[in-house]
Amino acid sequence: MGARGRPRGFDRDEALAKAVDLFWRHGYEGVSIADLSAGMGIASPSLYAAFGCKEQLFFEAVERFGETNGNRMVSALIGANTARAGVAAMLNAMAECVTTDGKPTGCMITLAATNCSPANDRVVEKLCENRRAVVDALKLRLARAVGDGELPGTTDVDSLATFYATVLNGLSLQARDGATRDALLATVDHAMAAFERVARTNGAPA
Amino acid sequence: MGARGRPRGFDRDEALAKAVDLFWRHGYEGVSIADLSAGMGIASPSLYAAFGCKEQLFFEAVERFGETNGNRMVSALIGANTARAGVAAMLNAMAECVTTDGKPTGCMITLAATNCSPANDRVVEKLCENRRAVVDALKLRLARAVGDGELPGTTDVDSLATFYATVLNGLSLQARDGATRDALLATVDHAMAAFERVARTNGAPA
DNA sequence: CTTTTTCTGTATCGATCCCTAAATAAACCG
DNA sequence: CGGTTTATTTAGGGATCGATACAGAAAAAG
Repeated sequence: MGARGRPRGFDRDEALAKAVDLFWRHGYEGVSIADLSAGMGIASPSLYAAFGCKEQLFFEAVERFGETNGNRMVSALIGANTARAGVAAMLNAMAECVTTDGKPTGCMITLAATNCSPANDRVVEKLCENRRAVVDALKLRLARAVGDGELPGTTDVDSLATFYATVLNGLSLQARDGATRDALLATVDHAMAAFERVARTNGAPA
Repeated sequence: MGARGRPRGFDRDEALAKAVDLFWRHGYEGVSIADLSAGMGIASPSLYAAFGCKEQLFFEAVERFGETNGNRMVSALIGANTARAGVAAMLNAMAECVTTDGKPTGCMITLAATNCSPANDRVVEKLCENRRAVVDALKLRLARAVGDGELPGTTDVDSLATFYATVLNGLSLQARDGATRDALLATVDHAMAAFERVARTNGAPA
């Protein structure tokens, strides 16, 4: 029942981590199998034997990215005591993630498949699902805030969630354009004005 | 001095317009010469004779996109009587542009080269310059608002400009993910809360 | 007319794309 | 040891990439 046949000559986890870095840095279509083969340190037949095809490798890379980076945003959102603190923590976590030295700038989920040939629309759709999950988490948390009285009952939860998704994803574009971490953190602070204005609209406690 | 030799058998402007549509819809690397040739209705030698190479055609397409779409945003920003109205008009113009039936969703300047292979970094840089010009226009307008007394003298013009650039570009990502025009217009309204909060910080008139 | 110039259509070019067949190497089991 | 299983190496296949060579066609110039 133990490992049969010739053992794998490379560390699958390390190879996947390198693939994440490449896809994150250059996007799905910006990375070729030759790039992956060179970066992961394995020949293409080993790559295909271990990961299937380019698309499957990318899907695994997306999952790994979530475990090591992406999920932190939603965790920050859910982990805070108030929706306001949660949203701020999520945005700040993203601002820091996309401007961390040694990591590619920008978020892989946001940027890795924004412009693709129609042949790869499954890849586009996969990332879109991931982003939709973030929006859903935002809506859920904001709706709870309405129930808790943190936000007034008249709050348009959907539009507020869309606004924060816009900022969340926009941070990646600004990071790619060279925005510094401080500039993005200040951007997040500006974004929180919307929350405060909504909270103030009717008879909601501060 | 008149037209010598065999006359061109297609309308250069119409062909360029079709190229704009393709690059806009699928991005620089998402469109092949074969796609362009088919879409523009001309064989590839005619394409190369008229436009140079793929990169030069893209640059012309970017310029045309600005004339027919992109410049409207900055015009809206500059044309208004107040900075607040200008920023709102710019964001609203973008929200409408990226959700117009018959046009590709999202802004070409924002999305057409977000993930590229390193071989095409000149294309990436070109679009980045265009986006920087928008941020500069924002900073200029906000600085004037400080001079006019519309915003307090303590205003951090750069961070406020970065915030609105974040929203402006983020709108394209949301549009790609299926956000409706109404959702984006509501998003713009939320974004204006930041302006109002800054205007209210110190002794500035409403 | 002939010559010159420019564009068009066919038929590619070499490079690169993603992927795989075939032979070899390294582990297991008996 | 031989036999089985799995991974690696080498080499390359079919398709597509961006870009062109070449010959023919359509205009102006002489």
